[in-house]
Amino acid sequence: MPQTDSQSTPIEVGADPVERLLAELNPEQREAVTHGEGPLLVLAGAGSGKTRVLTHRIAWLLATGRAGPEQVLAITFTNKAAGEMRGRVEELLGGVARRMWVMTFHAACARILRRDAQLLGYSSNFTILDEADARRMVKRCLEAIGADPKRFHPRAVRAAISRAKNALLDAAAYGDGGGSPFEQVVGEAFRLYERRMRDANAMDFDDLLVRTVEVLRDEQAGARWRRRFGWLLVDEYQDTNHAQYELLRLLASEHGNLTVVGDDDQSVYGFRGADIRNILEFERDFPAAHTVKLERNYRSTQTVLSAAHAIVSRNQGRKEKRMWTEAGAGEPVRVIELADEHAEARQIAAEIERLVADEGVSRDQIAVFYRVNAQSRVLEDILVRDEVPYQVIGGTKFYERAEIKDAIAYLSLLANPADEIAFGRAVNSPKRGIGATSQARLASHANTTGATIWEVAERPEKVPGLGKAAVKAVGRFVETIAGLHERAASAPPLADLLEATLSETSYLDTLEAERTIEAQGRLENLHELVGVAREFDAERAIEGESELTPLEEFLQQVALYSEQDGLHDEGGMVTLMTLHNAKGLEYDAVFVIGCEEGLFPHARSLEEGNLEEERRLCYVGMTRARRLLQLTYARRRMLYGVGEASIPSRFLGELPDELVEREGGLATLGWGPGTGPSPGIAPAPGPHPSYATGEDVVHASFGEGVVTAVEPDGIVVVRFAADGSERKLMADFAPLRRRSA
DNA sequence: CGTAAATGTTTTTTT
DNA sequence: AACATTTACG
Repeated sequence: MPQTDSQSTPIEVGADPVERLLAELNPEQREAVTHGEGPLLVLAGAGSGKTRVLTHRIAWLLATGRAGPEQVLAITFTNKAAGEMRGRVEELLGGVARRMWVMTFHAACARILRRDAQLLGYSSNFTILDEADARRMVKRCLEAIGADPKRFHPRAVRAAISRAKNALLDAAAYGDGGGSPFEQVVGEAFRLYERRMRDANAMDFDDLLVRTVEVLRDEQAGARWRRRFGWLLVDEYQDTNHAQYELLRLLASEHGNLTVVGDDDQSVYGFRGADIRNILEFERDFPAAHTVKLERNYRSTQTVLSAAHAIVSRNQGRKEKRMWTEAGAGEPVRVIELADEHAEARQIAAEIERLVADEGVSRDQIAVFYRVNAQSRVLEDILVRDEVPYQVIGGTKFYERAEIKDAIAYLSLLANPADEIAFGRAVNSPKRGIGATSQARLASHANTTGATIWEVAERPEKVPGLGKAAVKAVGRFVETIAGLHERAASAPPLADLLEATLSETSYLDTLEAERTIEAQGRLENLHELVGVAREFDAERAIEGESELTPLEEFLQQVALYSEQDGLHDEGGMVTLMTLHNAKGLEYDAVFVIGCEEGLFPHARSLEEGNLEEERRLCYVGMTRARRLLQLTYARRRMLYGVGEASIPSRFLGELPDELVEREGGLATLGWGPGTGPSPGIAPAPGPHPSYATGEDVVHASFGEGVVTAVEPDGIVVVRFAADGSERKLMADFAPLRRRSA
């Protein structure tokens, strides 16, 4: 039986390790941890100790001999979460934890595909494209099929393709059945996109999932992986999409040992294909499923929990959970009105300093959340001015900076010369006199001869129309890369390879010659990347086993890097991030800024009918707070270049008065001067008063009907006599009136 | 071919 | 307001 061999916890003489594992759990947690074979759904509310349940369950499976470490596949949302989970299991059981697969869906898929991609006609050194590259590829496909990129935005087309893939529709299936002009263009672009991706041996994020599903559907390979992973555990299950669901279903189809942990109230990734039905209908999809609800919260005060519940409980079709705590009521939630975003930022900065100075709160226990990244700037200005140390999570990402992408492109080219995206990026940065025209000539020659762009570049003199200077420049470029490629073959430390690459391609020299502050920053970023590589080299020296070369593994790690992975909790810094990035984290004090209609909830979400997802986002943000929670809104906000008067978020009106302390503009909450009642601020809680179920009503266009239900937010459901249809209407706005008897 | 200016576009959230 | 892409010019 495995032993706790490395931990500070003293091993009591005679204590049974399994008993010790269970001793620190509450009854519900224990029920989940000790569930035997078969599907298990853990509905884990915010702060209910779900990570603890997952880690202890894994440890329990291993310690009781039910599973061997190599049979465990545990899926987390970020790489950081994966590292932490592995670490905790290791704390409980020691080194055997090393051999488990604990990683994100995408990382696990990449690893499976590195082994089995040949089955699908890919070679195992395929490249992973990030969103920007994928969009560029879509754009090129649109140009190739002669679609006007003004009318058909690459972004929108890429999104449509992504949506299709997440639903496991391939290009052929998408194209069937005609559809709107947009859909036809998407279909055509989709087919070309898939062909080109395959030719380039490249995959986008969605492909990693889709192709893995294909592998698992292969009789032999599928059976191999099913046998390999006898135990599946998935965190944040509410954020899985259809492809991920199918992947799990296939893997679990024989043994059924699938544990999923999640909270339907925290499903906030619908926009990228996550399907909340996965969690809501788990018991239907896996009829043998056992369900455990974790409703005891170990994080927040009752006030925070009740306030958050008041908001999320307005959603329809959720699984009712009511979180409780023994922590006591604590401070009221503060709701504050400020004049504009600058005043808001000043208030936050001052309040942070007050918390630090007067209440002894540590800065790294304070976080500010906002809906969109653009909101961070004003706040950063003030924090810099007031010398409040802070870190921003997200925004312009390290790995999306031009110089970093260039460096990565060079490394990709060394790993996979056929990578035309990397080629296109590297070939003319720094400037080598191989501009758009020359590149187009290379590409079109590759296209007509069926060779890869690299093969074409190796014989530049054969490319029709390529100028003399360009031929020479391409020749020099190829020579440089070939030399580096040779060097890479001997598997030198990555940091050295990267440094050699940057200097031999003259990348560093060119930047240094610029002598601008900007170039200096870029050099620093590249220096940091070398540091990352060095760290990678050091870690890898310990780890060992892998089917990839170090270079390939590094590229993969970089490609699947997520923002939260870069989060550090040392350093005494306040943390700034979007509400989406906040999931899974917790802080003593939380500030949510920009609580205004149109911003939060975001106008686009409202347009697309995603109010409930916004409400869940609000729930997520609020429940990150242990004891202090402040929500602010500005009367005026300058966003995207124009200043406009704003209306307080409807979510603020949904907070029960007894839990809230309102400051500034108390009387005006919801009623700006002369603007009349604000639609967002319905009296809370309780249904809208104007209509009652069973009342007869008349609608200006649908005619006579009867109210069949009254929902929160002033929505009434009316069945109309004329056509028997049932419609949801906004009582305040719909041309609807009571029919007097 | 490269640079600079002009023009247009985009601003939800991300593995 | 900031950025990317396109266009015009040297």
